[in-house]
Amino acid sequence: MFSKTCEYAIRAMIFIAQQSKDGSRVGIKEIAKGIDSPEHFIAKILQDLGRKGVVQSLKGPTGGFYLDNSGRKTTLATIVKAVDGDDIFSGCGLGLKQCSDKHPCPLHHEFINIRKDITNMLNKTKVGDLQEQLDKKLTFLRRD
Amino acid sequence: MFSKTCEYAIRAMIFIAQQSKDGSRVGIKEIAKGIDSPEHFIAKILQDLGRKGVVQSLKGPTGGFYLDNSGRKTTLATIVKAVDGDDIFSGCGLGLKQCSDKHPCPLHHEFINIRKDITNMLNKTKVGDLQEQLDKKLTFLRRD
DNA sequence: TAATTAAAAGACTTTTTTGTCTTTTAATAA
DNA sequence: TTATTAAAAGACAAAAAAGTCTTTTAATTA
Repeated sequence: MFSKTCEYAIRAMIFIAQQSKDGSRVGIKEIAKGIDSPEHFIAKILQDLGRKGVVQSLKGPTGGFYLDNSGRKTTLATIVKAVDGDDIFSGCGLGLKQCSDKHPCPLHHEFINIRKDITNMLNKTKVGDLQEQLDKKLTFLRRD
Repeated sequence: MFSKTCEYAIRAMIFIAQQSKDGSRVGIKEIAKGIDSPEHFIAKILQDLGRKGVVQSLKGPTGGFYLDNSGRKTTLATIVKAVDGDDIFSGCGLGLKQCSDKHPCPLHHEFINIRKDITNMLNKTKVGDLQEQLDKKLTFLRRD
C-alpha cells in the first residue's frame, strides 16, 4: 500500500507529535529508536519532509524535530503525497496510463469505491488524533 | 497497490481468457503486444503462474497459453496471492510486525474496513467476468 | 568566541524489482 | 524422424528502493 519510506514517515510524524507536545524537540536517535527504523534513513526522510514544510526542526543543542499545533493537524494525505506522490489517490490499479471513467481499465469500476474510501480516510486522519490514541495506549508504535 | 509484476499478471490473465475462449491458444508475443508489456518479462511471470497451476500452456506449433472454463473462474485473489503474496490481505499498513486487533498500530482501525473491501473485491472478481466486460467494450486493456 | 551539539547534505552501498537475452525442452507437422 | 514452432529455464543487466556513512552547516552554551 505505502512504500517503506512512507511507513517510516508516518510513524515518525506520530512519534514526533507525541514527544514534542510540551514544546520540546526530539533528536533523530530517539526517533529512530522510538519507531524502530534505521537512524540515517529516517533522518533523510525527515529532512525531505522538513524541506517540504511538513515537519519543523532546529539545529544545535536542545535542537531536534517537532510539530506545532498546526503541524499536529497535518493529515496522512499530506504525508503520503509528500513521500509517495499521488499514485494511491489517482493512479490506475492495473498500471495503465490511459485509464479514466471514459476509458476504464478492467478493474476501474471495482476500484472506484475502494479508492474513494482510502482517500477519505487519508484526508480526514490527522497526526494529532493518532498521537492521542497512542497516548491513551489504545494503539502502539512498537512491541512494548 | 499491486507490484508491476502483478499488474502484468492480471492483465495477461484477462487477455488470455479473451483470446482462448474458443479453445485456441495465444502465443507470448501476442500477449505482450495485447497488454503492452515486455515480452520476456511477461513470459517469466506466466511460466511462474503455470507452475502454480493458475494458467495452462502447451509447447510447440499451435501451442501457447490458455484458460479452460474452470480457469476462467479464477479470482483476482488467486492471482494476487500467487504473485504478491498475501501482504495486501493481512499485512500491517504501517509495516509493523506486531500488529493485530489486540495490539493495533495507529492506523489499524482506520484500515480495517478498507482491507475488508479490498479482500471482498479480489475474492469475488473472476477473470472470466472481466473478460466479458472487455468483450462488450465496456472496459479496455490498451489505448485503442 | 570557541567548543559542542544536532540537523543538513550528499556520496556511497546493498537489496529488490523490473527487464533482457540465450539456451534448452517439448510438442506438432511435414 | 526431422524440421519447425513455441514455451521453459536460467543467466544477466538495469533501475529503483532501501539503507549506510562521512562531511558540512547552523544553532547553543560556556
